Amino acid sequence: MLSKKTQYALKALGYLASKYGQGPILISEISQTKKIPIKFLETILLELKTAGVLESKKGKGGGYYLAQHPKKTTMAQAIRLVGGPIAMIPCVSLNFYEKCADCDEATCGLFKTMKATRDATLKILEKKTLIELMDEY
Amino acid sequence: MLSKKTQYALKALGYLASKYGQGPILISEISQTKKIPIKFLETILLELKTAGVLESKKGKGGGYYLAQHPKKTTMAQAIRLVGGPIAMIPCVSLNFYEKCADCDEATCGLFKTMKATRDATLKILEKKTLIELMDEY
DNA sequence: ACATTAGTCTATTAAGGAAGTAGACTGAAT
DNA sequence: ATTCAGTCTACTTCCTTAATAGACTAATGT
Repeated sequence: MLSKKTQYALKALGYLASKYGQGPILISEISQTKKIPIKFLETILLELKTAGVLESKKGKGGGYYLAQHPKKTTMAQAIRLVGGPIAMIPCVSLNFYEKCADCDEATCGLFKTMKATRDATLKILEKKTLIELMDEY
Repeated sequence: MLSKKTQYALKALGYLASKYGQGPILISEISQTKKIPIKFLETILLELKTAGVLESKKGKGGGYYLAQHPKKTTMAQAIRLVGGPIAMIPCVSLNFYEKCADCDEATCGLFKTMKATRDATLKILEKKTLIELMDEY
């Protein structure tokens, strides 16, 4: 399960994708449209900015906007940025790898299965971009 | 990410699968072999028994064993029993469905993507059984 | 220059779940 | 009767998630 934070981040990114090229979008506008607690959303957007996915402008006429075209950011990247691992178990994670305490990866049955699952998931999430995250209307 | 509890459960099931047909296996044996805190393991095994996956025998010569042949239990079933949802987001979960607060599933971009991911994951987890969970040796 | 707007930073907190522990109880075998 | 081994009840500790408050900083328009 993705955390609320990750879900909020994805929704916000989808919204900003749909507004791409239209200048800065207010936090409050995203908050209201997507029903995300504004203070919580602030920290999330800031994090996405630090990660380089978003850029911002302060003051009047300010707001947040995508740093690059929505098709350039994949779902896999977006999830990892705020939500951490995509894999179901640390020892098969590409970006958040941690060795299992006890088991030997060469023989561990759980390892093999989880790896297969991860591959299937990644195959999708690395193909989908923020374009697909936009709502239809 | 699967919880420790779920990981322990899967490891224990894999071990019991490898001992299938050999009578009851001691909790302490599973605990030692798989490096799982014994008291925590107790509660997990009990839960699996209540769910019907395991059976047990008390007293001398007692222990836990699979209720049916390992090929009869899929990974998807096992994970759901102790770990809850497999989907990344509640609104695309088959067994733990919850409606999104705000979004319309017909138009939500996140919904579509997450559904595709869930399908890919399930396709694997419903094919794999406890047989694949056994360690090679 | 100054007021307003809007993002940035620090800090704190409430709630809940994950992980693990302790000890008494019950049923089965010899 | 004794021992073995699972069962049950009740905690405790810790960490993460989710959220809030309020002061600070930068940009804009007049």
